[in-house]
Amino acid sequence: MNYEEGKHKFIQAWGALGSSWGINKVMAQIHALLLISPKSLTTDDIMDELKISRGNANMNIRALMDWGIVEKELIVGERKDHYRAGKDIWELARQVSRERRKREIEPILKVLGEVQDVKGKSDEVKEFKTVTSDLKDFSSKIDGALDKFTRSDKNWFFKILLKL
Amino acid sequence: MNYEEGKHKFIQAWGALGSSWGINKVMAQIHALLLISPKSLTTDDIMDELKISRGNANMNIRALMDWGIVEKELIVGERKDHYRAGKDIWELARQVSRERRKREIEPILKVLGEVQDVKGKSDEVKEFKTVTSDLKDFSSKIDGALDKFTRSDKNWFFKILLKL
DNA sequence: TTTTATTTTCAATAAATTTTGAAAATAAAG
DNA sequence: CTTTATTTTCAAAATTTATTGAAAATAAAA
Repeated sequence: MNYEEGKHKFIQAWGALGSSWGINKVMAQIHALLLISPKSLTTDDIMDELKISRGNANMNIRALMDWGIVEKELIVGERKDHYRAGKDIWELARQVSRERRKREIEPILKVLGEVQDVKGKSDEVKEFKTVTSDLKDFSSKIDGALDKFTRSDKNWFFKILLKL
Repeated sequence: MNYEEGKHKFIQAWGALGSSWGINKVMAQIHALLLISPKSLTTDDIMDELKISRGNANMNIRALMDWGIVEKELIVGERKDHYRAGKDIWELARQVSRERRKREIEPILKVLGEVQDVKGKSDEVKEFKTVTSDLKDFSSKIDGALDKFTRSDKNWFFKILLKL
């Protein structure tokens, strides 16, 4: 397989994976492109590679920076902004966990906490409280585990993972 | 908070969470509804509760059954099909892991394997191979851990989770 | 300051996804 | 078999989400 073919395949697959995990396809593709690029890229580079507009590129690059997985790199003597993605997959996973915890787990835990004080003793209310309470317990445990994960040492965690 | 209010809040939140994890909002809402319902529900029940059309209800119920998290329950003397969701959150998480592993992790692992034989010795190719290989290693580890998770005993896993 | 390069914004448009509703198919009852 | 109830399908419509492109804003150079 030649490089262009492999690159294309990887970028497409990463985009598709993003989509099924609730991440904009182009955002995931830009990330894929930066991941495999040995040097940082400009907005124009990204527009050319992915055949997308300036506005689209700009907005998705910003979203990637908001997620904390892409950053600007200042190149001396260059006017244009350059962007790069961290190459450490472990660090990437950590950052994504951190963000998703904050954006998605925390809000649902909040709701699950709030609905605990529903009033009544009917079967419906009993079932509602049991299920939402179980869900809250489970989510809290996952949340705690992810918190540990995002703070832990890489090698220690891999050891645990393999020991499972 | 009264029951109707709590139910509504939970169903909305569960739908929103589904959306940000790549799951159709209505599908997640139907699941939420079945989760908290003490008895199995018919398509008409679901249509009424969520104010959706028959076609929409039918398709999303089917999707939930394809995911293996909702099943038909035959009620003697009743013509209409009844549906119920399992109440064990641990079992739910296991089933979702199983499905996502099959639907999303396996395909990306396949691609990451395929692109390993890209030819060339340029910096670009080197970087491409390093990153995709790292990604493959990491994904395989996660895949293995999820596999263990989906096979493991509930209590054993919770103990591990808390020990972390 | 003025000019030029670059980035950002956002209304308009396009594309993708979801939803509807009615017809067709299936299944149970008479 | 015929009638009635129920489920499924799917083309069309509605809605949501993503994308464009050009104008406005910002920043650097002259």
